[in-house]
Amino acid sequence: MSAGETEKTTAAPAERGRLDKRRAIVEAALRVFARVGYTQASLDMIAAEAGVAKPTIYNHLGSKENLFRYVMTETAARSNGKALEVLESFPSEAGKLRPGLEDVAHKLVACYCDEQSQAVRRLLYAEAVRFPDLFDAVRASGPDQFVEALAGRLARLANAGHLRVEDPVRAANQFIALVYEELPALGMSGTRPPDPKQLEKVAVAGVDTFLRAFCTAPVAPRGERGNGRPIG
Amino acid sequence: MSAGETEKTTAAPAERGRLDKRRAIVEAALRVFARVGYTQASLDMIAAEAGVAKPTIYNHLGSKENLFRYVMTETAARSNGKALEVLESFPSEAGKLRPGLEDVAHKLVACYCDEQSQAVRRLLYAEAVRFPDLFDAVRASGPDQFVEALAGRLARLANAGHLRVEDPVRAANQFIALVYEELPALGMSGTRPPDPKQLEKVAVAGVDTFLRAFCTAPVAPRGERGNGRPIG
Amino acid sequence: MSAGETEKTTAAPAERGRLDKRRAIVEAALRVFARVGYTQASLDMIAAEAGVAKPTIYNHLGSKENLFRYVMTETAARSNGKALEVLESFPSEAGKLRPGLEDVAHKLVACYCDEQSQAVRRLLYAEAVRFPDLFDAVRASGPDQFVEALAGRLARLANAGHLRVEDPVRAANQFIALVYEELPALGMSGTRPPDPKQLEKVAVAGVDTFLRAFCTAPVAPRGERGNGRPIG
Amino acid sequence: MSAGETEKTTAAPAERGRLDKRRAIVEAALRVFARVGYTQASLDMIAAEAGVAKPTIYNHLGSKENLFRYVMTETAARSNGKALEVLESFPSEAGKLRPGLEDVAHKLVACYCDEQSQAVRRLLYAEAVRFPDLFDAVRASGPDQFVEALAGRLARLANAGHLRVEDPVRAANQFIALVYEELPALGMSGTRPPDPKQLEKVAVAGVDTFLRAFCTAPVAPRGERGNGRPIG
DNA sequence: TATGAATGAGACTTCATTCAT
DNA sequence: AATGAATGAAGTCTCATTCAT
Repeated sequence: MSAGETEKTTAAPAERGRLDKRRAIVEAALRVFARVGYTQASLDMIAAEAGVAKPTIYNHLGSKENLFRYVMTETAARSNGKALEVLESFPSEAGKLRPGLEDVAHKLVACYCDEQSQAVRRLLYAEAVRFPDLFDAVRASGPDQFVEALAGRLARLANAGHLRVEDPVRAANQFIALVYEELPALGMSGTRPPDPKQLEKVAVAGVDTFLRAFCTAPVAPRGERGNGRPIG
Repeated sequence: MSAGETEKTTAAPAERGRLDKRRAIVEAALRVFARVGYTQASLDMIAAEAGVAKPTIYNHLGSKENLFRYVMTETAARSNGKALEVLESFPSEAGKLRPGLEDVAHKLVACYCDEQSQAVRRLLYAEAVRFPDLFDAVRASGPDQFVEALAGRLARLANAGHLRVEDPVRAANQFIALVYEELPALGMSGTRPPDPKQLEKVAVAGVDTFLRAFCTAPVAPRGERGNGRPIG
Repeated sequence: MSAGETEKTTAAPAERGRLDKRRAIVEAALRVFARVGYTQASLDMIAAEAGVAKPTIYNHLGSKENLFRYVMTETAARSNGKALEVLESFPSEAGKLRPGLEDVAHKLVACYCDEQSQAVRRLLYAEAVRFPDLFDAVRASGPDQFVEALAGRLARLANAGHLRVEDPVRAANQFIALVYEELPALGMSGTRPPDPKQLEKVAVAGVDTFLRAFCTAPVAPRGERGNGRPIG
Repeated sequence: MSAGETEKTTAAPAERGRLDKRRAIVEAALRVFARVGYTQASLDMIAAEAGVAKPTIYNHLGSKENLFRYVMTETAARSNGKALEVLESFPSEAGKLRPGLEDVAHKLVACYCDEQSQAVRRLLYAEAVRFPDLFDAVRASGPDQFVEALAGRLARLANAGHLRVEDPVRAANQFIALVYEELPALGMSGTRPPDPKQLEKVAVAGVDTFLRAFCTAPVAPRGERGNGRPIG
């Protein structure tokens, strides 16, 4: 997993080279798929980008379809891991509720906007008709897990009396919806990276609305948000 | 020879035939594109589905790309019109705020789940890399307009003192985000139609959260929602 | 044949219109064929250039192949007529032998370089494989007749003792060869019109060589050619 | 792997096979192009004639247009080389002027009538509109070079006092024109091979006229040509 | 007669995949 | 294990030609 190593490590050099080729293929494939889409991506492009011969791809990954599946699931898993790490910032004390949630929202948006994450999401939707099982599988191992984890955190806060949450899963989904809000509109096209300042505003506003709706303590009026007031 | 007539006149059968073919082509194209995607859709399929010869498609629409553009924009415009009609149900009196918004949310979700609407949205995202201009154009003439219209309605309610809305456009986006919530997860894959009951629940919960966050009057606790309480 | 007339002539207007269309088609076809060649020329182009509908071409000319044959033979006949007229300048007196031949050569080159003539010749060679009979027919009714006529003139001069010509047909062919010389190289590509000055030089030089070879009287050295010397 | 070897080595059979295929494609293409012309020639025909699959042509030559360009220039270069070899027969002594020139003329006509040479010339003219650059390139590297070489030989003879040549390039062009004379008429159609006897006569007569015009020594009358007279 | 519309056939080109080295 | 070469299948698009008005 630690990249950046040169050849002489524990593994036999031959095996090293083999693994390197495989990694080069997968990374090149993700780039090419992201750039031009599944159907438009030809194995010639991928082979060229990876610096290998076309049959080598078949030797390692079997077929174009299998290569796509592998690239998608592997990349999605990586993205998923990063998203789950975000929850480590989740606030446990009532006093840091708002800044904690804003931190989570901020990092979440950053995850969402990560180039690879965007690419996988776009490809997944794009090819949902051709690979419905892949769509479901990635969904189940990615966002669904995250929603569950987030719901757990919210439930804990509710139990502690800090939030008024009836259905934690629904609340988790709403939190995500509010935080992401119009992200698709801002940058889903995939070519343009979204404007970080707007993203920040959207995230903060999403947290604000969420707290207004769910916080048990009174929430400061909008204009005075973020100035260290004790509640929200 | 006399052009400029609308459909329900004594137009010559010939002209009827021409229009019929064109309509058949466009409708068949939408179906096929929705079914297998842009690249996978061949003009052979579309021609067969429309019951015309392949060159006839070129006579009418010029090229595959142009056909796609035409189908997308036309269908999106139709969907957009329906969405705007939904706003006619928007509540103007404080007393009907919650049922009115729920009505809007319900109809909105129905629009969103309309088969053609789903298909266009999916295709748009799927081909955002190949047709970025189309993505933007449809977005501008569709969702963006709707957000503006909704923001106007919310601003009016805020002026009347019924809602506490600082940024109407942001609030409109949040309303939509809350109401749609996890719709993509539920049915975006396009093959499976989403479960109407779940949709209804999501919409109602979304309205509830929205009112909690923005309503000036106190909002009843979640469990007692929908029982005719005067406010929210 | 006299063009440039307006509608009201002896023929019925209807018939006039019909003939006009036919003429328009044929002229447009020649232009289009000359511009892009036989295979590359589509009936759509020709119809557009002629300002008629495609089926009208079929009504008048039957098929693309027939249209081509008709255009070629008609245009070749016109070119041929012009070439034969050139021989009227042919010198009959010994005293005007050189200027007369130069005049003929000059006009001949002009004929050869006529846009339509070039086009027909090029198209004929280009499609010689597809239309060998057309190639032969045009050749027989055009150049062959001209060679015969020129051979007759040369024979007359020979009989009068002004030229030493054994085989008049061969001499005629050589005269033509010398006068045209490198015309193909200069402008046969068809796109570029040949440089008139060079053509003039080639023609004069060709006549000079011809006279050196065939004239019974001594011929002035090259440098003093064209200055009114009595012979050649 | 070691490239840069010529054919007759211990090259691996694989490499042999590759070169063989390429050669087969090019040769088949020339045959097919010559038979039916550029546009009418389909890659299916060429592939069948070469005994390879259609994509193999693309692997080697890239496109139909490129294949055509390659075939034309390669074949033209070969023809050009043969023509230049002809000049080795060019006479340097005055005593062998006529038989030497007749020899050159004879070989030149043979070159000109070579099947491949005819085909290239015909195709070049036929597609001059579509490939004007190809027309010019072949012309520049072929006939133009030959004219220059011939002009040089003539100039040498002129310097030695055997010919009266003012403009060697023009004289060279005239020599060629006289020798080829009506070759186009005789066989340019490409289907029929020209009659060798007629060709021989034309060539000899062309040389005769050339010598009459340019030889410094008196030239024997036509009827006695070819009987070993010392001059001309 | 003239035309808008429609079509069957066929061309060029690309691609995922396999074979032999 | 890796590759250069080859291929069968399929797709977009064009065109000459005909039908019905």
